[in-house]
Amino acid sequence: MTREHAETSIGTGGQRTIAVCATCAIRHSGLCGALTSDEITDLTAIARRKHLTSGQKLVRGAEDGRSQIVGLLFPSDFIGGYPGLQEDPTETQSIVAVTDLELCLFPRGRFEGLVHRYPSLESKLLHQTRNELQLARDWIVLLGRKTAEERVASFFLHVSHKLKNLGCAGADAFDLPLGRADIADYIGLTVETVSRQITKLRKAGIVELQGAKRVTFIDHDRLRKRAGFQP
Amino acid sequence: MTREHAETSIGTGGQRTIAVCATCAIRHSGLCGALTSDEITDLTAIARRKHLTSGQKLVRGAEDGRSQIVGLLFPSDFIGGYPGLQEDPTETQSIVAVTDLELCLFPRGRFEGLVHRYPSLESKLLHQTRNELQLARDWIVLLGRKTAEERVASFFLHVSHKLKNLGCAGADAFDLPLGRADIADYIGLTVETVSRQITKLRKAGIVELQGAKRVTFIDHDRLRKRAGFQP
DNA sequence: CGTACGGTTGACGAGTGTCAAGGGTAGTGG
DNA sequence: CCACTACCCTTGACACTCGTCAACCGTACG
Repeated sequence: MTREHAETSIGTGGQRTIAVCATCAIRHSGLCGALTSDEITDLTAIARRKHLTSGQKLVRGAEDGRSQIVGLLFPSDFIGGYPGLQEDPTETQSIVAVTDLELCLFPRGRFEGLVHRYPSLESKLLHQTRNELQLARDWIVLLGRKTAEERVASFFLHVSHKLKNLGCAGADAFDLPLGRADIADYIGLTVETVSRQITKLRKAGIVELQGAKRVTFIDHDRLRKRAGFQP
Repeated sequence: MTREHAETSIGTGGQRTIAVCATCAIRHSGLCGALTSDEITDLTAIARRKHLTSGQKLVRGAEDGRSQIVGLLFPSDFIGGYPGLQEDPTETQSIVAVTDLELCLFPRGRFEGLVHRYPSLESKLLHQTRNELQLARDWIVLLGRKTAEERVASFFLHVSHKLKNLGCAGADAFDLPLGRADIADYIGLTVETVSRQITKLRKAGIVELQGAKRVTFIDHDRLRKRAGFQP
């Protein structure tokens, strides 16, 4: 799972590691939130932490340079839910950090053992994977049927919603975690079209921007309307 | 799970049901394939069978009439893997049969109990859900970055591959399970564009068509090239 | 034979990608 | 503190793909 602004980069000993988890910002979110303290103890015993600079995205590349971001990872998200990443090295899928973060790594074999030992962990994983599938299907609708303006509006709402849930930002003002190029890759457009649509939303008085990244929602209702049907 | 051409529409008694499963065409595929005969016995005890006419598709509708198929269900696929379907009645997601089929239904509560009792069942479910997530992400790339021609070519290859795996058809000649309108919904295009692209592939000597549904691959290599990058 | 339905084809236009130039801003070095 | 630079974002002009609208064709069915 991922978390931002961790207080310690790597915990080496058992006790130390538990302390790290206990104070982790996302101790009560995602997979970790569903665990008892016994389970957390065992989980942290096999965890390794890795610091990455600058964010998280999940990319699928094409040989010819086209790329498509198939998901964003927010704090507390579980990368193992992204099949193929560790299992198949030939997979044309990659993770790129776009903001500073702390990553908790679990050796596959030992993690599987833990899952075997705590069936509730497996339930939770299944649940989380299903949620991701749901999100992926929402995205399929977005990419298959939405216009450029609807995609940008949907993207704004999506990011705002995610950040709000994490308590990282208010619902109506937040920083975009991605540059224009990455947004374009995520919603299946070009940088230029993304930029034009943002300008359009701005000129319509629906959102305001301070700099390129800071977004403030002015008219939430009209933004939702411009996002087209809700998934 | 779904299966085609079932020999009996509904099994009512324990023994009878087991007999149905034992001879089921997909006894050794999908979820069923991973089960021991004890597990199958318990599973079939809670199964209810339902006959549907004409195929399977999974649609996500928009209020304004736009619709997007987010997945196809082939025999042995497990619908429970599609979250929200049973849990949330407000879900704008639906299943539509496009060919005759036999559906095995499991009451949610009792199925959960069984999952609880056989952790291997949960593993298998998790595994299957991950595969679906993988497929959904492939589709995201298709919808986000592929041209109309690449989408149609990819669709042909996808269907051919699925049918071959099920032993339902040879790799190079098969019937499209969907009409043009459904294909269009699936790959995010209009009927007209789908039709034009198929014509183009035909005139280029890459595929042949007998009627609107029967497809024969003539030049597999060029078809793959026209499908763009492989996911 | 007539009708209905799905598929094909054509003409046209809107929306988006492409290419190119211009503007802002942050970081660097004088 | 101010230039200079580099990078990202924005804007404009144009081309092209794909969607829209409409007509036509073939097949199945009454």
